[in-house]
Amino acid sequence: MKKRAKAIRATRHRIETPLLTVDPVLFTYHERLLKVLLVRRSTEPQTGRWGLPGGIVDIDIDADIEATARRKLVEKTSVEPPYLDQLETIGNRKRDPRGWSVTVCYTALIAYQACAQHVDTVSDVRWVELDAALKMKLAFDHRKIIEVARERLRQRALYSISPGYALPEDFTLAELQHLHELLIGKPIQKRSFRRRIEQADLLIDTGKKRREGGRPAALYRLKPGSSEYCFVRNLEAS
Amino acid sequence: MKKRAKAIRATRHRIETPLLTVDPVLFTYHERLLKVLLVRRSTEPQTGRWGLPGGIVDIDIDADIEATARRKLVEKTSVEPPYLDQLETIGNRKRDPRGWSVTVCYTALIAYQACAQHVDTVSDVRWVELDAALKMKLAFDHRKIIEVARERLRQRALYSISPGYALPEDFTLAELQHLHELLIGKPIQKRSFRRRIEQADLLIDTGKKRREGGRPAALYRLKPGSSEYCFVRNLEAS
DNA sequence: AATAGATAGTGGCTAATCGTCACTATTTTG
DNA sequence: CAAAATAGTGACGATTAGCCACTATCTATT
Repeated sequence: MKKRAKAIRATRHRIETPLLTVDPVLFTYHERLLKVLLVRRSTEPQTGRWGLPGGIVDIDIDADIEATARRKLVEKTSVEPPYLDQLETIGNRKRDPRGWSVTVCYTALIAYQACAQHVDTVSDVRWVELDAALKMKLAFDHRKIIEVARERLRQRALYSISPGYALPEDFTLAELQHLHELLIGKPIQKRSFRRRIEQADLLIDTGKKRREGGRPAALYRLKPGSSEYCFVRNLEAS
Repeated sequence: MKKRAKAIRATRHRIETPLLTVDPVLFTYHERLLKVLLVRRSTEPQTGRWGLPGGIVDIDIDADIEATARRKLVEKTSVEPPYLDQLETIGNRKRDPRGWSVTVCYTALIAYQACAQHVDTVSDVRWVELDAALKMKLAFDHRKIIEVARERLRQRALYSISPGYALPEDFTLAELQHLHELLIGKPIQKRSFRRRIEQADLLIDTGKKRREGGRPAALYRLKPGSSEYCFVRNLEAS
């Protein structure tokens, strides 16, 4: 039995397989803006150019592909994101000058504060406002990947509250709504937004309030598993 | 990691990369049943066991991963499916006895008639009723993949008409509805179903009719791009 | 040809939920 | 104390799904 397994493994080496990487698109919400985490490349190819905080799948270290994504995000931010979702896999001959390569892309969300301290201390990792990032000349096909991630997140904003993972643990409904408005690209009726969230019972009222210029706003927290919830009816698309 | 290991990894050709395959889950609708295409494995490992019509990405032949999926489907059915959608990518150390391996999975839909002739002539390719397939002992993690594909298709049935690509080019509304009912797992109100399709203007009335025991039913055809359409409100989930 | 059976397709009501916007509530600031 | 600012609610119309009975058009049988 063991002999056969070894023989199988031996044949496996003859097949030429492409380079395998992961590329997480980590979003956050800070100062009323959507931001994406970019990293300056320190290795060939495309050294010096900014790109996604991805890297090569290491089959000695990583138990599965998602583990690579988590590992890379921890390397750059020092914390694991509470939301990580597979986006798409791109593999072709042209995307990398080294030849045929494959990248498994993820969408990730995290609170700005959760990793601000670490990100602020290093110069090769930066939060970039989303629209600015999309105008930059990024490494490989990373701009395209960010566009797809953004579109996916826009869809989610229409029928779920998973974007909430880009907020701090405690947040106000106004903050959550503004984040959704940024994603959808147009204003949402306050009444519609609050009704659907109340009816779906997805948030915990922490009892705390936040003061900021007017009447204090109630602070909420996401219920575990609330990101899986789908509203039966979508908000109006833009 | 040691310095030497790092140095080795820096050069593209020495990085150990996992085996890369695709696994399309091809569905069809025939005799009022959902069916999935299975093939009997003729090579190691797991020779003789039934599994998905997938295969290894050949970086000399295939321009991208989707091309591999199309190539494999054409090999087994002799035709290209009109609907092919990336599902998920699974990669870990345990799913293949040969070691770390990665598979990029697709959901595909095709009319039964489009490939029946070819499939009928070979003994190692077969349409299997979906629930029966899920009870079989399949190769690798293929049962799990089929389950995920089925769930994705169920979701699509709630808010789109993309399942229609599993039907022949001309079909009746009753057929389309029954297919959706199979996917959702419960009956749909005829009125609700027809209204939403009429309002979204997704079908072309061919003018033809089909006679079958009662009043003849109008035959429709999918408009190009109709699979992208999302209804703002979902049908009731089961 | 009249009628029963079968399947296709529609009318019209109720219920749920979003869009809209004006209204009230609670805080800070001058 | 009034004004400004922000949070939160009430109420009505519009859309669309659920429901189910009704009509329409075919075949088969007598």
